[in-house]
Amino acid sequence: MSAEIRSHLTELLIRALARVAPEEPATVITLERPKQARHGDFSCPAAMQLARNLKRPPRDIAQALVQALPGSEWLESAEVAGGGFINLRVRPAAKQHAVTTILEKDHAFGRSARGQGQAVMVEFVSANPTGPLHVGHGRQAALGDSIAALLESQGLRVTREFYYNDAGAQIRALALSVQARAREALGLPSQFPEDGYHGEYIAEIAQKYLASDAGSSAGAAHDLEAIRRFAVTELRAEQDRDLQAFGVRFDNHYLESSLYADGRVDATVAALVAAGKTYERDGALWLRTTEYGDDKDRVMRKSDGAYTYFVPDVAYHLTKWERGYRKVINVQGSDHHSTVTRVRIGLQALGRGIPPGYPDYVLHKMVTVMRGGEEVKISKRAGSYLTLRDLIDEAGRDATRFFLVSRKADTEFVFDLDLARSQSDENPVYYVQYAHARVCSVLEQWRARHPEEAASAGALSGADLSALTGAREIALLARLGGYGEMLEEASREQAPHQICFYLRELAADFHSYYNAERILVPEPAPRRARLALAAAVKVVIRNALALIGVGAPEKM
RNA sequence: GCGCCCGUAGCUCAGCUGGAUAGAGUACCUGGCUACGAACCAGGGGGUCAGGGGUUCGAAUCCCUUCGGGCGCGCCA
Repeated sequence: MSAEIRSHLTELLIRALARVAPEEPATVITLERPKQARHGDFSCPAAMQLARNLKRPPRDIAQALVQALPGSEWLESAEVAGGGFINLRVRPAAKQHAVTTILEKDHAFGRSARGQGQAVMVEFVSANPTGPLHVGHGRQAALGDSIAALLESQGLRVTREFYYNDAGAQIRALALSVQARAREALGLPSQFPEDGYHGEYIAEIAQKYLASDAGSSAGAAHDLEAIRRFAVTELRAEQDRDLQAFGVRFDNHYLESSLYADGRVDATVAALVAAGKTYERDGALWLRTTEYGDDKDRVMRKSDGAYTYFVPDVAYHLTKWERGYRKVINVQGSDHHSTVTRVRIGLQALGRGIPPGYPDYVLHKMVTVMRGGEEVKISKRAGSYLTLRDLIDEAGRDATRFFLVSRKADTEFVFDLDLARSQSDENPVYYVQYAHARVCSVLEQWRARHPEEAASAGALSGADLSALTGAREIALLARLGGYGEMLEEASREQAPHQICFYLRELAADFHSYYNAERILVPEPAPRRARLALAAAVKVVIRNALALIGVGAPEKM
């Protein structure tokens, strides 16, 4: 049950409409997926919308439309229901075809060429190299990577990029913190910076620095630049290790420091000045952001000569535009939402023809972690915080990724660590993986009991599927056929949590079927049909899990 | 004070550009393993969709408003 069926049925109704009410536009014909199975496969509410114009009761119009429907080999039935809905039911044969398609396309099933290879950049995580990745970065990594995978599945060419704020005051605070710890370790007088980083990892980095080639030379504890370089390298490497363990890879890392080195920051400032969007006041350089609806103008260059953070941000986003990305999605914590308008305004003020809504943002709320019924307090200043690594170590990569991507981005997230780490029926990720493992197990049994059949080419992909007519089989077929629509919508909405909900429903349909019916029946024809159905379930579960970076184990 | 986001079952959450009797999971209750994996299934109770008003044939969904919560409002990032 695919997009073709949907558009076919829409076409049938449009033709019916042309006979019943030729003056009405075809756009009133829309199809929706009823929540309840007894309302059919598709439902059309057009008659209720037409009632006013046509001055006829909606049920009459619906009845007329049904009678005017052209014949179709895919359409099983069309009936008027409720206040004027037209409920359409699709013939089993049309639904059964999904299995054939799935087995043919295999890993490629669900992929669409709709995006036509358009280049899109997804920027996410972008943590400052001042400490390990925490739980919030984990949510962002899970979200960003899945959004990127979704866009890829729709035929876009995706670049995953990580932006390092490796210049500026925070990095200086990092270097000073490490230096202070290094001096302490050497028994030298030290003063810990006021805005320093207190985590234990700072002392560990100081120890490593002192043990390194650069750090063992005389006066190493004075060399702040060497300390900075060492600390940033260490922390980047650690972040990379954690992301790798999380199954997240980036195509590109972009360094803020390179924007200064390339002169792009200065060039951006010069361009804004040349565009007449700036003025000097109180020894600072201001951008007229109020011209673009901001509530006050913003400082670009402070009176001490340093740029505020949003200048390199604008320079950075200009490179995205110049690198040819007309579609850019930034995944960020909602605590940074004030930067959204400023970056956009900065790009506008350049007068380069960049659209006002550029770039796109997916903002996510914070994560609170519950352990033993209590909130795990996270405080970066105090240096006590739960890292992404802790989460992966405790709950495993699969559960962590599944959990973190399973909620809408803009809802507060309560991560129940006890639930995520429980290897029991309470854990939703195992529910889905279990369905996959069950199919694998059945297929293995089949190969053991019917080796000749299993060895013959096309035993499943060429199976006669006409036996798949039971209510649970029809429900499964419909679910499988809806995969493509789900992906399209999840991609359009940049909402990968929909994958999790789909997976749960698919697994539920399969478990229900599995418990009610036997797959390995003695008669070859229904056996092959049911095995083909099960194999299709396996393919779709595995493909969908791959999009959210979760494995599909054959045994558990 | 201003801006953005949120408020749905005891708890955690879905609910698509407005559609039918608001759905899952979990918890609680009842049943199902000598049948391909019980990490499973079948069934049951559980709701003022925060409150109020409006638009509409139809509102959890859109608009206004009140209340409650989060985040932001810097010559920090």
